[in-house]
Amino acid sequence: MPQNSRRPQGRYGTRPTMKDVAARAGVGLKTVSRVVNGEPGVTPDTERRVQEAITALGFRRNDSARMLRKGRTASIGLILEDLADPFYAPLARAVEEVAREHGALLINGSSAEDPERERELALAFCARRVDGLVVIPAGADHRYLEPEMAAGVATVFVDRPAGLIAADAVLSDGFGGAREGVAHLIAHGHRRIGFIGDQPHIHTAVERLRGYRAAMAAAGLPVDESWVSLGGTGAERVRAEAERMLGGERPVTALFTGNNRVTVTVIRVLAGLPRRVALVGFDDLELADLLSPAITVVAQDPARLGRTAARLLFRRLGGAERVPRRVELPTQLIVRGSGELPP
Amino acid sequence: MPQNSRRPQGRYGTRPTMKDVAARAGVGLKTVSRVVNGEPGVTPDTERRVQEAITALGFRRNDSARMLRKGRTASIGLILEDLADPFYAPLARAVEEVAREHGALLINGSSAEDPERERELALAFCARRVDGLVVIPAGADHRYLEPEMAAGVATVFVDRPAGLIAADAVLSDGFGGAREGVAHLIAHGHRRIGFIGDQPHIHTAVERLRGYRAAMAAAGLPVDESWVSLGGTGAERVRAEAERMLGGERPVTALFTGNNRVTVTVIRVLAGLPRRVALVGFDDLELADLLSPAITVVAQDPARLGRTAARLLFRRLGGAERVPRRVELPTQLIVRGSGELPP
DNA sequence: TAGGCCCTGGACAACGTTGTCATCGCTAGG
DNA sequence: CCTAGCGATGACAACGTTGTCCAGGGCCTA
Repeated sequence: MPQNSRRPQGRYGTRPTMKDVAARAGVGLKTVSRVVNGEPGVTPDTERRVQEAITALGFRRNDSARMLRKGRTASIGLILEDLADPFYAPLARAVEEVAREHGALLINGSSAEDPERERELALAFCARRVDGLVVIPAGADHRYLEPEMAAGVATVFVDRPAGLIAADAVLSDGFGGAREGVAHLIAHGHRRIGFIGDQPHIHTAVERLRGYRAAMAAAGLPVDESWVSLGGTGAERVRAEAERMLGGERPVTALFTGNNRVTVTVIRVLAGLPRRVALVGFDDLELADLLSPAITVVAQDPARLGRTAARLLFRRLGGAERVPRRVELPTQLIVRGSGELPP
Repeated sequence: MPQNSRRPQGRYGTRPTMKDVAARAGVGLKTVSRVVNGEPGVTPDTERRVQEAITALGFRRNDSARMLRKGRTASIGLILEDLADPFYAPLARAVEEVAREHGALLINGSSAEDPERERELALAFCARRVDGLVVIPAGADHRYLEPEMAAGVATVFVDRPAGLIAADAVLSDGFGGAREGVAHLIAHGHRRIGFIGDQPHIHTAVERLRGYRAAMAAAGLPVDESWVSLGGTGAERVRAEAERMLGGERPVTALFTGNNRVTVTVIRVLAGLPRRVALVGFDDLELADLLSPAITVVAQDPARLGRTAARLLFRRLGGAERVPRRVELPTQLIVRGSGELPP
């Protein structure tokens, strides 16, 4: 289809190009490019003519063409489990903010904790030639990313490390945080402490459980395996497990919950009980301080995780950083009351 | 720079192209394109050879080039105030989900309630030739989008209507919701009810205030202007205003809060008071049911807002929908206790 | 006044892909 | 046995931009 009849004004689907602007302004193509990109070497008068043509035609540079030509897209991809999760949302926002500082846009996708979907998203982002990738992994095998990383896609893993490849990772100290949280319960006299966490193939779940065991061991306390439960964070399962641990002949007197979703469900279970049960949760919650008892938590700083990861990514893009780095951020025990209840 | 020395394997920054794959497989360029896109007309044997070359070289199609050629980018842009806000995060997730169903990726940006930043983001997205735009407006004048929309960028506004242009909008019934919430307080005997809302240039703030006034008027109650406060949702201002309304000679006996952030701050203020003050908030909160008193709210469904907007966008892209539509979704009064406190 | 230099502007190729169209080798029908 | 027709394949242009390079004109200097 010959393009003789290019519409000057925005007919649906047909946009003016630099060629059109050049024709209208009576200058060459490259001169328009110069004006659009603020390059030097254009007289004020010519520039004015070009600007007029641009506004008259409603021209806007086609970044697809620009990206093709320049090889960089000024965009980074973010893959996380669920954009709507109150833990990940601030992380995403922080990544966006750093991207913005570097003039990059953010493309994001939710993996819904499905490795295949993570893979699809990551590869789709790579096909778009994102400059970098921030990944909160759902899968355990990231070898599929090796060719992409070798081709120059800066990749940083957050919250959980990459599987089977060497790559940057920014993590929270789940082990230390959980140990501290459980130690807090022990310090207040608890001996029978339950642990309800996320699925066992998830790195953070395992780390936090390890922290729980370490705290118990350090206090010389035995762990009955019926006190430990890893699995989905759906409300039904968590509720059932909590009720199981709190029932029976020798119920636990305190619970440590492995992430925000588990904590919320357990709070609801405890609210329905006549007696008070001690609780420390991993991840902070909005309004946690206003509940009674106020909820003691081991808090991560999701925004800081995101910020750190994004900065690392851009440093790597800038050419600094050679070997993969592993950054571990501290957690903070926020004492509010729920962990201080007597056994 | 001549490109004689193209590296076959992923040397940093240089990726194989279809041309390389074609050369390696001993076929023509277009045949590779056919295989990559699953087009018919390729013998199984040829296809196998091409596939082998693709994996051997680690080829991945460059979507920048594809987008340039095809004119569609299979991506939509989302502009909201703050990705980390618990109200907007589920909305974003819903938009992403619908985009995914249509094979599109989501680019998003936070305007931080700054009209200029909203504009920059929107135009940057348009330069990338997003197929469509979902906007939660920060500004009051969207005429800058007219050329883009005329050129075919499907645009849907959410939560607040567009300013000075005709465009699709998906809104919650802020007027009706606020009226119902305030009526609930009135039904429980309150006569002196305060209203603390967002800034007066924000459409939702005005609508909700209108609902407040309508409910008061319907009950024949006068409104003392000292009971009404619109402004930033920062904790300091909200706290000061709440304390002002609750102090003095004739304090209000109930408060209606205009959005989730205001509600959270007011809950904190009320928690510090000896007496109980009735409260109904606009927007639901996680854990609102576990506070004492549990918080009665006028709930929107942010995921539904996002889903509705995104679907409308794709319908428009599909060519259906001609004239701008305005969809208004109902709110739901969730009675939990805080609104039932006696005056 | 002539020669050379700098500044502005434009022609052209290239980025990697897809759509169009031509070509080639075969097979089936006449 | 010849040819129309069909399926497989590839050559080529075009998408809209930017980098390279060259041309022309004005100005400064000798």
